[in-house]
Amino acid sequence: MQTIYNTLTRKKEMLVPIEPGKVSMYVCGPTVYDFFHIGNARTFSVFDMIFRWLKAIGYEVRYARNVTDIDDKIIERANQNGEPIDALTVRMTAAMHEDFDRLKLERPTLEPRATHHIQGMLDLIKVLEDKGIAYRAPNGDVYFAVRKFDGYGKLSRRNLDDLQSSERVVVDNNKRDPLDFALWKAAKPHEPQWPSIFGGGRPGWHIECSAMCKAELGDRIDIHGGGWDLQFPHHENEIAQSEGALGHSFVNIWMHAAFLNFDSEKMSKSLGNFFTAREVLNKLNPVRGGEEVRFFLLRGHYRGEINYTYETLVDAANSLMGIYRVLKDVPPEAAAIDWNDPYAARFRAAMLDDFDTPIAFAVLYELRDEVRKTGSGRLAGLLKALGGQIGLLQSDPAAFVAGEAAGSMGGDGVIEDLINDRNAAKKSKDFAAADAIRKQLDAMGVVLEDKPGGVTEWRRK
RNA sequence: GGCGCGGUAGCAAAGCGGUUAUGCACCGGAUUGCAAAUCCGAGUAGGUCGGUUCGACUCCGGCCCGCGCCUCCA
Repeated sequence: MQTIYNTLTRKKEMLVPIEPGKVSMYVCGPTVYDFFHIGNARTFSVFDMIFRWLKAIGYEVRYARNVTDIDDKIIERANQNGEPIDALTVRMTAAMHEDFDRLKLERPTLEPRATHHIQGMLDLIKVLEDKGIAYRAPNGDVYFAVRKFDGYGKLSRRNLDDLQSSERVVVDNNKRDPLDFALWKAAKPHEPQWPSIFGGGRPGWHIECSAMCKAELGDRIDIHGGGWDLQFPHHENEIAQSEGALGHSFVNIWMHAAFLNFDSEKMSKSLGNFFTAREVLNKLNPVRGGEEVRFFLLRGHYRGEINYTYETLVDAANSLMGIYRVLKDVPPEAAAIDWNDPYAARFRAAMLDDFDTPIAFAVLYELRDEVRKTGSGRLAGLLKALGGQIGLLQSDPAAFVAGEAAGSMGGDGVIEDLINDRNAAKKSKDFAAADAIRKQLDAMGVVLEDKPGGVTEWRRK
């Protein structure tokens, strides 16, 4: 039985799907105004791992990850760029898919776009207004009245009076309470707008997720996820909106992925201390980079912070390389996983315990040693298959180790020519010449490995 | 100020009241013309002060340090 830590109750709980055998999961996706950074990549990699694992243990998973394509930041950026909003969001959504593909993220089952769900948002707002939980303000905005919703603050454990006293709260005469938040923002010049019974305008950020979640997955879902920083106010507001309108709880388990830090500080756009995912990827070997980053992002537990540095990334890359080396030397046999196998059983137990990837990875390493020791194709197959349960180890091992796409091995033949020259020099015991060639290859980023039988293999550093 | 998270060996990272976590790096040895890869082996832990206990890295409390949310943020 799968257990999951629920942020709302702060306990590990059994996953008991609302519909037996089926799991619905909603994750707040990116706002497409710019490339996403490596910290964003962590959250999406974590939920991709969860998506795959839940499928691996037999659930039919409906995974919705939205695209926020209308928001203050998008409007601001489009104006800065002097480009239409649609052009910006289409461009950045395409870039997002490219980067997700490189990071080996599976496409979610559903990928709703906010602008395609405006009516659903308006319907929700109307229900809230009818119930007296939302109100129209003098400036044309529609606000959510936080004092009218009993459970406000239950996710992030805050109470309205503490929040009220925070110095960051700004008084706004349009709001009945300073903590009320916008559901619908009245139209302004140079901003996109949709007609509605509340007047022309656009949705607030929070209502977007409430509406998309309801439209795509229904009135009650099993898992709702996102980054740690979304707990307040975004998810708190989402709870208030959805539960306020529906009259019942709508999420069984709330999950939050911890931050990825840089220099021990949260990586964020506003701090400016970020690396975009593609920037990191572009620095790595094209054959290996995507999985190296994924491996790096998943080797720590999803609820613990991880620190991104070049060193920690290389560390992870080395570990991954060790596994691929074995898979190259011992061809994996394809077979269904025998979950009674001790390695498989331990891997599974770790994953079932709140997705404990550090333990699962440790099992993979031990299996790696076993495969190398025994040369067992069956165990190599198990190693590859277990990795595959969470989206790892599916590349061609020879290509991965060489750092060169299968088929283009050797490129223009220069490397092979040099290796042949070196082997000739070795044969005539001219070791100085042989070493000079190896040094030359090293400078080209190519490392040699002399195998038994006079065979020399090479790989990119 | 309110709420919350964390401090484990050089670095990374888990479980666990008593038995080697694990990985990377490093060191010694084997192998190699020399390397690389591989194999064998060694070492380095649990912020701090107390408490509970036969026994604590693991439970409880104080202190110190780091981080996050409280405004948009994965």
